[in-house]
Amino acid sequence: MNASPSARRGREVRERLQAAAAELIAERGWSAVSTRLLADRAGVGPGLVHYHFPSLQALLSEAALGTVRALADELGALLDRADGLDEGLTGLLAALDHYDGRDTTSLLFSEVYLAAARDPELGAALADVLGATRRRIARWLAAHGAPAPEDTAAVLTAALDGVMLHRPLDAQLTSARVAPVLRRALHP
Amino acid sequence: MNASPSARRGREVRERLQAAAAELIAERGWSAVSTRLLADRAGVGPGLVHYHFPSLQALLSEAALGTVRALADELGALLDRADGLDEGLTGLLAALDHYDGRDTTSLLFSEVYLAAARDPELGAALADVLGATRRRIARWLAAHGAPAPEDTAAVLTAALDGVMLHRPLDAQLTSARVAPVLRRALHP
DNA sequence: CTATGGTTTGGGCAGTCGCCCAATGCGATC
DNA sequence: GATCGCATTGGGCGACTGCCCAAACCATAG
Repeated sequence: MNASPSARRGREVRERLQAAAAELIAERGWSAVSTRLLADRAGVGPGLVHYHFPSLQALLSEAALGTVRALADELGALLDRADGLDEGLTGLLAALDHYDGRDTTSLLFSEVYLAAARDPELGAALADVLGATRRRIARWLAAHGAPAPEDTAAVLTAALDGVMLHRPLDAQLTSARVAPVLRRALHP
Repeated sequence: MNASPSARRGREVRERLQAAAAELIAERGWSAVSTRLLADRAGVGPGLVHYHFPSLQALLSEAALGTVRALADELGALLDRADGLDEGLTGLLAALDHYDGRDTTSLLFSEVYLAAARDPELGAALADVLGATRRRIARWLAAHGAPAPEDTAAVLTAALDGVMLHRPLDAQLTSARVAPVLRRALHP
């Protein structure tokens, strides 16, 4: 049963492990996250990692995908609330201004792209999320008269990830400077 | 002297170690490159790594910076040879089509950005290279009448790195689809 | 011939790695 | 009370980690 006390505690530990994994991937880098470090951060014994997850890689992948899906949904919902092209773009970039490129979320995004380039299974899962997000953005672009919605959505998402990748090197790279440039790409 | 046989052999080994480092950073990821793996790939004894370099991190940083500088120079020179805005952009993207996002160069780029977000010294060095490249592109953009050259150059470089980050997940993300979108961002 | 100086080797140090497993804890069920 | 089943612990396995160093190698200088 889901309501069984021990089962629920188990689910909580699973979630704490995933949260710790997301933090540590960003802090140390994907391949520098160890089982003991992970268990320590989650406040559990080292053996629990391999009780709840078949392998360390599986835990990292699951945690990373969860974080990516959450932010993708959030940004997608943000677009649905926007009325015009420029308003949507501004909102999108303003949301990204909350991340400085050194935070858990930004670094985790870059890390999971890299890991996906080396792990086919993770790559397929991440491609699914990315594809869904791009289609969602493409529909929004098409509804507001942007040219070549599919390609524009693809380049827009890549550009946003690229900005987050560059931001730690240039703190000035904020939405105020980025928006006017991308705005031109969205208009015929 | 530089021409001393042993000194020259030493320089060759240094270069072989750097080449091996660039390969392995891309293959395994920055934090999964070990001294023994490195020495093996370079065909030398494990002790040589710490004879030629003060630390493993120093070797990785030096190797990565070398690769980044080389490609940045190459793309900069390519721009200088281009006549118009569109021709330059097309050439830039065509050059990137030679990389599929899973190759040594593309992956190393993403890895070094991530490493630079965690290592201030590497971050400063990489910011120098990135800054120089952006100024070079900005001058070229300004000479050809593009609006807001500085900001456009910043977004353009970020977008190109973002495309390389996404390419392993979507092999269709080639210059043919990217160029028309970015082209709009370069014109008033 | 014997230094000399830089280059190279291979093993050793203390510590960490992923993963495994017998033992234990503990609430639910009978 | 006993028994069951899932969650949890902590130690152990062999392999690997970054870094160090005594010793050997070898072309040149004296």
